[in-house]
Amino acid sequence: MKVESAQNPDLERAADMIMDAVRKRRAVLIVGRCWVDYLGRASSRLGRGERIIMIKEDGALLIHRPRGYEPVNWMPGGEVAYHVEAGPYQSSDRREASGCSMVLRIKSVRRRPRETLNIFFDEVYFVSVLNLTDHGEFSLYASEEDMQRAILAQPSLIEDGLRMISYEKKVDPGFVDVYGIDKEGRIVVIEIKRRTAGKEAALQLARYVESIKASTNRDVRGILVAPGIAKGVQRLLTVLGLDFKQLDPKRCVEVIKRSRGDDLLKYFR
Amino acid sequence: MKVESAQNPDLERAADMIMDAVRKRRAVLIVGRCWVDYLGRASSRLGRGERIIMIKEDGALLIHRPRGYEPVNWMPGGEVAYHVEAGPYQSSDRREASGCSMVLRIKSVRRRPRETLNIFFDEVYFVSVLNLTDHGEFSLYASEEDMQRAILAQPSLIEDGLRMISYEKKVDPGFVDVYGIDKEGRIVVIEIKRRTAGKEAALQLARYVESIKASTNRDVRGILVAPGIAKGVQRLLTVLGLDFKQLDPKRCVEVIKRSRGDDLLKYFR
DNA sequence: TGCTAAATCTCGAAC
DNA sequence: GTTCGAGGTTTAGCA
Repeated sequence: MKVESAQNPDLERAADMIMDAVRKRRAVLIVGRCWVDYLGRASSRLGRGERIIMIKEDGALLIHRPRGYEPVNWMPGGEVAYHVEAGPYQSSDRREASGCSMVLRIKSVRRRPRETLNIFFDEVYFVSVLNLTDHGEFSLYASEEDMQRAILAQPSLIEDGLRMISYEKKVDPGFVDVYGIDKEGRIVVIEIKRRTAGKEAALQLARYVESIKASTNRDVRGILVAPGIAKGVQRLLTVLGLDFKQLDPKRCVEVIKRSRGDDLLKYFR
Repeated sequence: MKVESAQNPDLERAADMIMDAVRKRRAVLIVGRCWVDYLGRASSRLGRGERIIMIKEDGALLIHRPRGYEPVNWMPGGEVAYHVEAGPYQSSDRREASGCSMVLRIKSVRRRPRETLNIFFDEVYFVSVLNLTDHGEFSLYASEEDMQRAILAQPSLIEDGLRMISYEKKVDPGFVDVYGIDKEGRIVVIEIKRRTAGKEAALQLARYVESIKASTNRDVRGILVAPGIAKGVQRLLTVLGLDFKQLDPKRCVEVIKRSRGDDLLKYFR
């Protein structure tokens, strides 16, 4: 069975299912009325309400409210210890449980950083223990690295006559994404941004260029490569003596994938 | 009913439940075997596998693999449009569905930024439609703002004789967290970090101090306040002529909460 | 609406 | 182990 569920289990039954699932390293879904305390890198308190709790095979825990992308409380997976128990209400369960005599407690602890998450339920509407198999491959395209690869494979994306020399070369202030030699023989430093570049990108590139200039007698140019630049950044680039080259990440994907004839786009419209 | 579930529903039934839930703005949990395409700020592809899908009341969608804190694919809540349907396998459903003739499709689209998420199921193990009520209050303590408040309430946390003047005063390069006058009458600029401060914090503070110095004839000191400093930052501070004051965010919480006699810590050990 | 800084950021890679 | 940087970052606070 992929899924073992219980509707409106009593708190002991829910505790048994959850404990068992955590021990067997199975994912669990819990829907119930709970309140939550967190202490670790910060501290937080969440009043009573109905939420979805997900515990994953590696111990990762997520508490989701009915709205929003982010969990309200969580515990990252890895070295996490769990204590699950149902028992009579205690003073340490906080004053949230008004009329209830029984409480289900899930305590999740990790060290380094030391963090503790306490969840208290007075109602559990639903528990589901999952036995999932997932070996699917995940690929993310059009990353900054893909843009690098595309430029190295086809430097004319930037300008004619450009020859690439290296990439991600370390220099004093940080990293140069790509650099090469232009048709005039000048060193070209390229800073790549996958998204609209802001002034930070321009300033970073300026630092790179200065750093290279300090170690050579040759002319050094800086080119900011991005799908676009934020307002006012062109002026900053001009002041700094830098160039901008518009380049779409999706075009880079096409350059990389062209040989495969892989038309990813046809699945969308 | 808080929860309406179906075990191993056929794909049409699952589609009906999900469509209905989305229309009624109810949260849904889906467990099934699926593959996923995303196109928007980047592009991604996820091969077939068993996962947990959560759609929330505001349209937020999360696809969780059996491990890890983060969803593998997602759609933030807000202005998201959904199309849900079950139907015969089509070529646009990609080659993942090997032996299956029917496919359940969930398509999620948002504009600005334009993003499309396509989920294809060939098996649905479980669907649950939730009717949740959650008005619980969430409080996060020991934020940077809490540290500000604590210092303003009790400047001796930094040093004796310090008087606070203002906080979050805007200056040229960004913001001053807090500033005041020390017992020698010098202006004191305080940069607060809730976590171990790195060199960026020191450099930012140096910029603040320079900015203040430029607009006054008085002596100006800079103090970096944080629970700790990263290795090598003390040397940088010395070079820059800045001070460091160790301050624990939890102590700030105590200062703020003291009057209430609120002992948050007793719930943990 | 757009930008900036913080996050219990998480995650992975490099040192 | 620690540090550093990227992320489909998200989110909140403002100009």
